[in-house]
Amino acid sequence: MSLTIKEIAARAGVSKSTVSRVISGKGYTSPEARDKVQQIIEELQYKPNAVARAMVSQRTNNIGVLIYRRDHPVVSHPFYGKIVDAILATAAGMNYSVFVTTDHDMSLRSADFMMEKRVDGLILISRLQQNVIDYIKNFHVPYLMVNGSTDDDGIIQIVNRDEEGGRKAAQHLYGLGHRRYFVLAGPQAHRSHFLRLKGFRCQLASRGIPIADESVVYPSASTFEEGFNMMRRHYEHFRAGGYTAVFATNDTIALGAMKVLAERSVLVPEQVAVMGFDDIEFATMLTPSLTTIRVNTEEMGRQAVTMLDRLIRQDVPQAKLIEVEPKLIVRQSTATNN
Amino acid sequence: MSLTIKEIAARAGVSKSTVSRVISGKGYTSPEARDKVQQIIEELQYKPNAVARAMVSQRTNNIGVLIYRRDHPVVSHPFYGKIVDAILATAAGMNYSVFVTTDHDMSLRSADFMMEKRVDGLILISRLQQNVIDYIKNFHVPYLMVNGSTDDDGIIQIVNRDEEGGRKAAQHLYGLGHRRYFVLAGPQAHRSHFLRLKGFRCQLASRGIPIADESVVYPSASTFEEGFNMMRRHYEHFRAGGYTAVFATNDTIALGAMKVLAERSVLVPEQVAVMGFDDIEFATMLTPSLTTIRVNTEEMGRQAVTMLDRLIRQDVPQAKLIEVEPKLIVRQSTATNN
DNA sequence: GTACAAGGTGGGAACGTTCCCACAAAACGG
DNA sequence: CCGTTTTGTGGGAACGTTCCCACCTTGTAC
Repeated sequence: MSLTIKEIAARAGVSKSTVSRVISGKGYTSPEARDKVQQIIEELQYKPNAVARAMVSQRTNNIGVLIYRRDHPVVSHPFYGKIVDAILATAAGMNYSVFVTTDHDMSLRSADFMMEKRVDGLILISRLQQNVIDYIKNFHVPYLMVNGSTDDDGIIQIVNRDEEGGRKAAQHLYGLGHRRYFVLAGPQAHRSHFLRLKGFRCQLASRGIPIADESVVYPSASTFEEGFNMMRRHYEHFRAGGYTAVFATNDTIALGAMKVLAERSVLVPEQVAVMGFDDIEFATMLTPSLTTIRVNTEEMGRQAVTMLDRLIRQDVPQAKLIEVEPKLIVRQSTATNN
Repeated sequence: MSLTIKEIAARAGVSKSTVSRVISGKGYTSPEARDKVQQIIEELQYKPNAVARAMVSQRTNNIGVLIYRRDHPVVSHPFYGKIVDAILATAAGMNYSVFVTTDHDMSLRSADFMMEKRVDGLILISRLQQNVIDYIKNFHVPYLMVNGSTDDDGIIQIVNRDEEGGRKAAQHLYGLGHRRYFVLAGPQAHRSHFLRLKGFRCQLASRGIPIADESVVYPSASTFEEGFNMMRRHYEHFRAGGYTAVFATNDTIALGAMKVLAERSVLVPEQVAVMGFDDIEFATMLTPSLTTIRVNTEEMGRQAVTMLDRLIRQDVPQAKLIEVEPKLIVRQSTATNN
């Protein structure tokens, strides 16, 4: 069917072993044989069959990215999509191809698939159910988790310093003179939302401003709709509370809240300052643009692939936890004068 | 290393042929042998090796998605990401795994990779350079193009009815009573931007309202920044023109324009109505939310995989062009009363 | 009782590589 | 000039499947 090493060998008048040596550059080959073979390969556009290679080397040079999300399509997700992009870019540079799979029904189907395809390693994104993790553990594939959430230590994780980010957000608002804070905190079962809230609270507490429980509401999902709904539901309470700043544990929730404020003609930032977290692309597009804590998704993706590659190559003892530093991005939604 | 059919055979006291028959369900097997083998497979969590299977069947059950974009990370792209999501979902349902690759430098690297991995088929997204297409043609892999732009007929394409969409946009604005239209038209080398503008113009022309050349500006890329810059640059001209409606050939450009309007305190929709095209997720989130023409990305992704599968299975004579219907989505940016 | 189909099984080639090994010729050191 | 290294080559096993084929046992029809 498709061109093989044997065919190349025949045309060059050498054995397949010689062709193999030329391609891999290992072992002895005479310059003449080398040139001849290379010329024919070029001429016929021969591409080595990675399947056959994988067969003998027991390495596919493929990695799998597994994302489970119930509430959102995944690749186009404004935050997770960025991580996937970074993974793709890094992986390509390291000669890995990437299988991307999403599962909405929390089944083991995708994981199964990846095992059958004999990926060299697996990157798990977001909160995987423990049963999926346990399942994956059963096989011998290296894997790690990005922006995950699990009690299972022993799993290598790449995370953002969320608590630190929460503190930065608090410090920024505090520095602008705000003293009454209203918080929309996404699902607390998820590590990042939990820590962002925690950091935010701690920082303010250390300034002598504890945040009362009544000042925090909990959207049940980290989505625009939930941010919108929760802000609407608590709007009267919010209005009455004399709050001058709103912090949401991610940008989409913040956007939902801002939509409600716009609806009620509350001026941002003049009457209320708003901050999000993540720095999704939309944050710059709306008016006022959103002040936020940028998660270094680029770095997270790069680290994920780099670490996974090490695991695959059985390199070095690994750090169990890799943390990347978030960064305050000041935009219009917390501007003071203009 | 990893569990093989041979091992299963040994444990079940049968030959590997029998195990193979049990797994595939083809050929004769006694109930006893079947039960025994199945039980052992279950017990040991044996997963057939897809690499070995591919070796003999000459089918990998993998497909590749190739996206070339110079100006934007790709998977997280608010529009293309949605297409990828739909592809992923459909492919999973048809037992295909999906390699996703992005190339920023227009090289042939990704294409090469996919060929080596022996994907069963290829989905090309957006405008591929002709040299990439020619290169791919050299191999025998089935492929098709989604939302592409090429003069090369003979390529199977899945596209949105962009001209129709342009007409729908025009009709909507016309119906609201607008008569002076300002247009931001993305790169005219790209089929979709070209047709959207064309449809918009034609529809209005048929109503006796030709759009003057001076009413159309051309962002050099279909991005927020370019929309923003072009609107800014032509703002005085725009103001002086008495325009009451703005149409942009995609949402991100429209968003850029709206940002400028917000900056100048021009009220949308009260003073100026704005329409975009695509219906990216963010269109609902900003205030005012954006009226747009929704592209059925879901359907495009599904069609792409379904068609590709047919090509792979050498099914039926194919339609060369599959068009999906866009839909007007009315939101706040063109609302009349409130 | 013979023939022949149906049910059930296992052996082995093939898929396209890599890599080990055997071998041969040339180069080189004493 | 002989042994040993260096350079170069090709054959063949192995990787884990599928699938063809040969074979063996029953059952059944005549």
